[in-house]
Amino acid sequence: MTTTATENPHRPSSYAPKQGDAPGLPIDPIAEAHRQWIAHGWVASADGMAAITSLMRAQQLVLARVEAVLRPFGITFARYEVLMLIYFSRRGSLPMRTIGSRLQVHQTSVTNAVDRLEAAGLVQRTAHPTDRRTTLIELTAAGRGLAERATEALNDRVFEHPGLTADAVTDLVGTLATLRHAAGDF
Amino acid sequence: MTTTATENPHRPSSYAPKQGDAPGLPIDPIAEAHRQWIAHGWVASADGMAAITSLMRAQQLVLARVEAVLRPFGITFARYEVLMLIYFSRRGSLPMRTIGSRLQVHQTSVTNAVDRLEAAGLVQRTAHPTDRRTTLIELTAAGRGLAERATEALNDRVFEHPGLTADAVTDLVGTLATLRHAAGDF
DNA sequence: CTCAGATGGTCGGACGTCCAACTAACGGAT
DNA sequence: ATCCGTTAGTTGGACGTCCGACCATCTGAG
Repeated sequence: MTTTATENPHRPSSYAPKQGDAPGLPIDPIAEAHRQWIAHGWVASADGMAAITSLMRAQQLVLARVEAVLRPFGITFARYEVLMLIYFSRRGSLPMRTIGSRLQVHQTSVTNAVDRLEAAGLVQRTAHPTDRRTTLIELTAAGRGLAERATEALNDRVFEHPGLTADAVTDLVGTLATLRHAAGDF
Repeated sequence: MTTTATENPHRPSSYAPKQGDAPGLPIDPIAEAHRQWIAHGWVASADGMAAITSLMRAQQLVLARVEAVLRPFGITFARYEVLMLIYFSRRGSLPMRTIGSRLQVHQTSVTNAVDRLEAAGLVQRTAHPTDRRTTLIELTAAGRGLAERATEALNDRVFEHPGLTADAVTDLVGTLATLRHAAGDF
């Protein structure tokens, strides 16, 4: 058929080795979008578009990798972050709203995560000694143990080999900190 | 833009936060987590942890900025990406499967997005001329117009001012491309 | 030609996120 | 002492993502 234009450039073959030259060389969809932006005269925004789109896609792929490691522990990355935040807290407990502001997520997301962590017996809601509005979250013994084992797994299988050189990692952290600061984080 | 140490990589602006006792305000939660990682002896994974956590948070903040611009148009970023993919296609239409693989999202996510776009009258499902399994998606006139207006808004209000220097943007795109490639994108 | 496996799409469910609206409690002002 | 604005947390709904399961169709082997 003559109707095979942009149709078929993708055949990643999940667990095939990615080194070596594929017959039809794969296209990076973001590089392609960047070309289109230029071609349409949107020159001033082409780089920014590429950066932001890259950020979205990279996050999605990295998150999938993290979730795969966490799955055997029965938690997600969102819940892992809550666990670690409490794990590191000086008093061993944190109010809901503090968790939300540290993680930069909506209060209702914290309620959701804590509901599931509590149902799994990993954290416990307790009363604030002086402010009856406030709910303090603390780890159970099971929660503390799981936090440590999950961290070990994540360190071994993701954080130690993020897929970048050490310099690139350091640069990335700095650049993203600038971006986060501009967007209102910390 | 290179940040050398692992301790205090960034002090970008002279913004003076109120140095008060309010819980968790002036400090960067990721820098704090990095400190904790070191303190617990997880030295080899501290930088990777910071990089990946930064990626998650930055994506979330940037996405919120993008969605805010898109909201008046009645679409989300996911649907915008679908629109633009078809907009740039040579024949003006793409199969569902191709959309999914280009955007690196699950088939069901494409079904979801196309359902909503079709309900809004922005795209149209049409039959593939030879393969009856395949559904082709094409833009309506309204969809094409909205894609152009939304792109103009995004270019003006986000992509032209991503919150980074031009050099940092270029660096970021390259670094994230490495990351994406390592994670199986393109 | 027939049939088994591969491929394209959809459906229902689980999860995390946000928003709007609500209840409960704190705290300052009158 | 009461009132009212603010704050902490929850509920219900919308949306995007993934997964498992399912049906329809295509393709290749016999």
